[in-house]
Amino acid sequence: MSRAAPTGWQAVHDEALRRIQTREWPPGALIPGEEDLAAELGCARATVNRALRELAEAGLLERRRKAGTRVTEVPSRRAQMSISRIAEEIETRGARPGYALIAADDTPMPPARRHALGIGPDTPTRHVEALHLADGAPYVHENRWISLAAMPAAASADFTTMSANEWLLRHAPFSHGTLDYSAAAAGEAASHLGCDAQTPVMVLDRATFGPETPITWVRLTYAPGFHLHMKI
Amino acid sequence: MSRAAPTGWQAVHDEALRRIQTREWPPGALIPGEEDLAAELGCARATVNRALRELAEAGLLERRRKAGTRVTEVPSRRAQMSISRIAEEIETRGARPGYALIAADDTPMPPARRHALGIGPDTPTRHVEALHLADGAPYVHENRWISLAAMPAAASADFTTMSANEWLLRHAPFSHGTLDYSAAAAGEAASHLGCDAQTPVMVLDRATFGPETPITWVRLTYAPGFHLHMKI
DNA sequence: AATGACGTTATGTATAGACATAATACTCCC
DNA sequence: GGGAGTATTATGTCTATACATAACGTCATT
Repeated sequence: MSRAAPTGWQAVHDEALRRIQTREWPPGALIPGEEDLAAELGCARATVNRALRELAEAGLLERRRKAGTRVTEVPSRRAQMSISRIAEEIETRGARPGYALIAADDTPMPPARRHALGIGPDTPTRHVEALHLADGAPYVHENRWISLAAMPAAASADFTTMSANEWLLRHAPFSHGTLDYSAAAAGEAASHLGCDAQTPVMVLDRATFGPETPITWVRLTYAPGFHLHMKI
Repeated sequence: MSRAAPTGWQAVHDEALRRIQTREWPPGALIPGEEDLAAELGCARATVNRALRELAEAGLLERRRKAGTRVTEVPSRRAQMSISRIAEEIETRGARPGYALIAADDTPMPPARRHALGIGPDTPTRHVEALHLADGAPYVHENRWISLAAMPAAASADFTTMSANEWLLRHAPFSHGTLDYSAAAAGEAASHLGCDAQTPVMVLDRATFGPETPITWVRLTYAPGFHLHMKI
C-alpha cells in the first residue's frame, strides 16, 4: 500500500522486471504472493496475475500453485523470428522481390522426405522448383513437394506468377510445422544461385502440417551471404 | 446462447481456431464482436477477450479498436527456439556435455564487433575462447568478448571449469539481444572442430545487452552436421 | 470540397468476488 | 516410522461491471 502511482498491468510488469533485473528479487528467490503484491502496488490481484503471467511466459518467472512464484535460476529465453512470405522477407531487407518458376511437374518425392512429412508412398504429390530474386539477383532456391491429398487444388494451380510459397500461405489451412536450418555446400542449387557447388550456404528444410494432414515439404537453399536474424 | 458446453478460455480459443481453420471464418473476414461471441458461447466477454488475444498474439487474428477483429489474410507466424545453456542444448540432443577452455586473455576486441555490440574503443574487455563437446566430440567453438564495464567480475572469473556462457547466464542481468545465424567455411575454427577449413558450418553471432549496457559479443562456430531445429 | 469536432462503437483494461485446482504440509492411524 | 487421508494455500480462471481508449463515420463549419 506504499506506492500509489503504478496502476495498470504493464506498470506492474515493468516493476517486477526491474526487481528481477536489479536482483532485488535474486534468481531462485520466492517472490511475494499475488495478494501481497496487489496490496503493495495498490491494484487488484488479477492485474498482478496478468503481469506475472507474462513474465512467466517470457521464462523469467516460474509459477506453481501452492508453491508460489520464484525467479528462474537460469532463464532459458525464447528467440523469435517471423515466418512470412518470401517476397515480404525480401522487401523487409529493402530489395525488390522477383520470382521465376523453374519447373512444376510430377517429380516423385524422395522417400526420406515422404517420411519427414509423414505421408505414405501412394499419396500423390506435386513438385515445384523455383527461384526467388532480390533486386534481380538470386535470393533463395525453392524445391517443394505438395501433398495432393491435403491440397487437391494444387494439381491445377498455376505457379508461373504466384509462388507455391505464397499460394499455400493463402490457401492451405496450416496449423503447425517444423523448421530445420543447416549449413551445407550449395551443390545442385549452385547453378541457380550463381555460385560454386562448394560454396557454404544456408539450407532450410520445412515441413508444414494442417490441422489433420501433412501439407508440404520444402527445401530452401539461400544464396551466399544470407543471414538469419532473430531477437530475444 | 446456442452452445452450452465450452466454457473456459481455452475452449473458446479452440473453437475460434477451428472456425479459422475450417474457413468458417475465412481469411480477411470480420468475426463477431466479443459481446456477441460471449453470448453465443455462453461465457463472459473477458473470457472471449483472453482467447482472441492469444490468437492475435499468435498472428492468426488482427484486432483493432472500433474496427473489430478480423482473420489475418496471410498469417505471418512466429517460429520459436529456446536459447539456453550450451550444456543443456547438448543434453537435449541426448549427448554428454563436455567443456574445454582454450584461452582466457586480453585479446583486443575487433572494431567491427565493438561496433556491433555498441561499445567504445576505451571500454575494457575480456576475451574467452573455448570448445564445447558432445560425447567427447567437438560440438561448438566459442569465441567471446565480455565488456568489463558491464561485468567487472568477469575480469577475475575462472572459466576453466564453468564456461563463460554459463557464467554469464548466471551472473549477467541480461535483458535482450540479437542472434545472427549464417553459413560459412569453418576457417580458423576448423582445427578445433576437427574438419577442413573449407567445410560449411553454421556460425552464430550473438550480442547480448543488459537493461542499460552492452554485455557480451560471441561467435559460436558449430561443428559440421549441426541443425537448428524450430517449431511453428 | 476539405477540415475539424463529436458521437458511436469495439476492443483494452481494471476491479471485486467467487470458485477451481494443484500441490504442499500436516495429522491420524496402523 | 511410514502411508493414507485431509487441511491449507497460492495460483488459475470465470463473472459482472465499469471505465478507458482508439478509430471510424457523420455532420457541421469554413
